[in-house]
Amino acid sequence: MSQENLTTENILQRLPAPLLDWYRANARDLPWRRTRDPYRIWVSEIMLQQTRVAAVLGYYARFLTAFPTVEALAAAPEERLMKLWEGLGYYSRARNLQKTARIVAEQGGRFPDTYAGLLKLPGIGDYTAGAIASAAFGQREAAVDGNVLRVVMRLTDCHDDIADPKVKKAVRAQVQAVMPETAEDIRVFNQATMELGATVCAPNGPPRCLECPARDFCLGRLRGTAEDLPVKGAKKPRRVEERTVFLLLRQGQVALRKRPKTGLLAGLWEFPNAEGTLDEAAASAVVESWGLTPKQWESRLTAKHIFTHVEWHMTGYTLEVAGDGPADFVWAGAEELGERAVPSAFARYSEEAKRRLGGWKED
DNA sequence: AACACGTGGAT
DNA sequence: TATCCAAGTGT
Repeated sequence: MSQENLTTENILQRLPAPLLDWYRANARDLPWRRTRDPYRIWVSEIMLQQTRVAAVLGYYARFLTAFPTVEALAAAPEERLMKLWEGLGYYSRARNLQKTARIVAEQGGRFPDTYAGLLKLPGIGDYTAGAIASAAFGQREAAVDGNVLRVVMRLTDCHDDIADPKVKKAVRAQVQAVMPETAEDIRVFNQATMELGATVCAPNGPPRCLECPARDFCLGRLRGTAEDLPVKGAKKPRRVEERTVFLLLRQGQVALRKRPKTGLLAGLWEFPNAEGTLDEAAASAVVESWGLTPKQWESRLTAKHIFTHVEWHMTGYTLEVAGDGPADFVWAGAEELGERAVPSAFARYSEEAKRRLGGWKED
């Protein structure tokens, strides 16, 4: 077929046959591909949202050991749930996971087996509903994630902005139209399209077109545009926030407090901190405003943490204090600190706190 | 529609 | 060091 005769429709129509063959020979062996249990597939899909496979694997195994069933997850204490999610990011995923677990447990532990039914559940959007409906139930539903978007835009040499919801919707319709018909081929097709995007038609750098089962009819490759696709709108610059973090030590304990229920790192534990980069005098005033008496200033520790949309520049003070502080302060020993979910943003301070508490002995 | 929402690996 | 951005969803 000449390049001029390749249209979006017939390019995508040519995809399934070679893609399925390629996948059957080249698929990675991933734990969630070894099951059709909707619970296990669902947990994997939530963890994989905006998160790399390599980062998920360990969390996935630990999570399923802790919560082998949807009922166990529904009944989990918040602290245990968040501790298991600690470091994985996007923590509302874990809270929505439990909300959905409770809904499903109320229905006798049965997940909805349709795209529309799944879509109603908290944390399950367009992509995830399609992924679960197909992988767990063999339903003929497209699952269009970032991988699929990239594959389709390159195959069809389409320069539309993939951040535009209209473009995503159109791609979903195009993919839906060429999906195979049997349950087994449907499962493989969705997995295979994502696998191709993750391993061959990959982001960051040139695609490995020589290994691609679609190389003969990929318009992006034939026209040399593949590496520049997909087109994505410019992202907003991050704002910078200055914080002063306090490692308040008191007889083998360190002060922690719970973050607000909404917003960044909602409901996770943090070391008390204040806005701004404070010098020792200003920091001392903050400590006293908490009703604490600074006894000995020990060290200063700076750290930077970059989130997607904000950047924290932190200055930390470690100090021995006397007093209890505000009512929402919790004084944690080494063991208790290890049981609380403290986000990676505070990693340098968590490490320092563990060092200080680890060697501490009563008397 | 546009923005909030984490983290860490790759380049 | 800087930038990208990943198996997206909720508001």
